[in-house]
Amino acid sequence: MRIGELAALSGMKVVTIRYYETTGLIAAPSRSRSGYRMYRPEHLQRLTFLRRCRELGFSIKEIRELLSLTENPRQSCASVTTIAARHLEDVRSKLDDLQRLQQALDGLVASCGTGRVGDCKILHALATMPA
Amino acid sequence: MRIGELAALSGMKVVTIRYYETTGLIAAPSRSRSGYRMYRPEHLQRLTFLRRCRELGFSIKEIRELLSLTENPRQSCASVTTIAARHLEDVRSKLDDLQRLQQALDGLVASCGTGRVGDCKILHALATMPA
DNA sequence: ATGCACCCTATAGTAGCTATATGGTCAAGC
DNA sequence: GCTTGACCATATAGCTACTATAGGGTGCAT
Repeated sequence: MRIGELAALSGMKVVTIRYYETTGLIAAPSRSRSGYRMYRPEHLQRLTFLRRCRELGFSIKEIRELLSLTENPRQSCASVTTIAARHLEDVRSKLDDLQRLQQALDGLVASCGTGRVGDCKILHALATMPA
Repeated sequence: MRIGELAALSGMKVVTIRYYETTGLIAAPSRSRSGYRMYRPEHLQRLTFLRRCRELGFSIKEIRELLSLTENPRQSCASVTTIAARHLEDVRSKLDDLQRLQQALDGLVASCGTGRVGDCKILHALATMPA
């Protein structure tokens, strides 16, 4: 199949697929006589894997690690769990940050609404809040 | 004060302060005879404002909007609230995403741990999960 | 006078794409 | 047979918000 179809099936953009090729995340496919990239089902599988990883927030670097682990299937699966668990920790920590942030913003947004900028509580809070 | 002291007091890095100057977020300060940037308390106030905004996740573009609103204090404060409320919505939505993500990762990490990569449930799940 | 912390500029790099410019390919319709 | 339009190609620059690197000057203490 051509790159457009692959993009539609995998849920990635055409440009992203080409970008992943230049960075080595997917292998360069064979080309048609006129130079079009021609893909096979394995490519779709690979891209689906990549899309899922990205949706779960794994970095390209982490994905590379996961991919290199899949290279030889007899390795222990513990390293996979390690990567996933570490990433989960990152996510939890970001979640905490965002929750605190949401509360702060909640307070901020509630504090004002109708005055003049000169005595806006939001701006005042932003200027004076401590670290 | 010099840039190092300003950095220490404001909680920003020296390079970031210079970067903010080149992008116009803060005014260029006067210089000492030898070319050192010399800052005054207003600069500290401005930087504190900037740091707070960044900590709350406002983009540089949003901060610019907020700053331009502070230019004339007689404007209605409603636009400030609009920006903050819109940002709060963004944060809430990211929070939702992360929560779903955390659950997915929880399941993933729980599903495996001791096998070989060849039959790792995490990798399998990543390869086959639907959109 | 020498060491050290601090300051300066300019330039390139980071992640993960996205956008722009310019041009070739291919099937359908007239 | 020719055009139209969707699709494909490459190369290059741009995005956010910084960070890193290279190469050099300043100011104070020992």
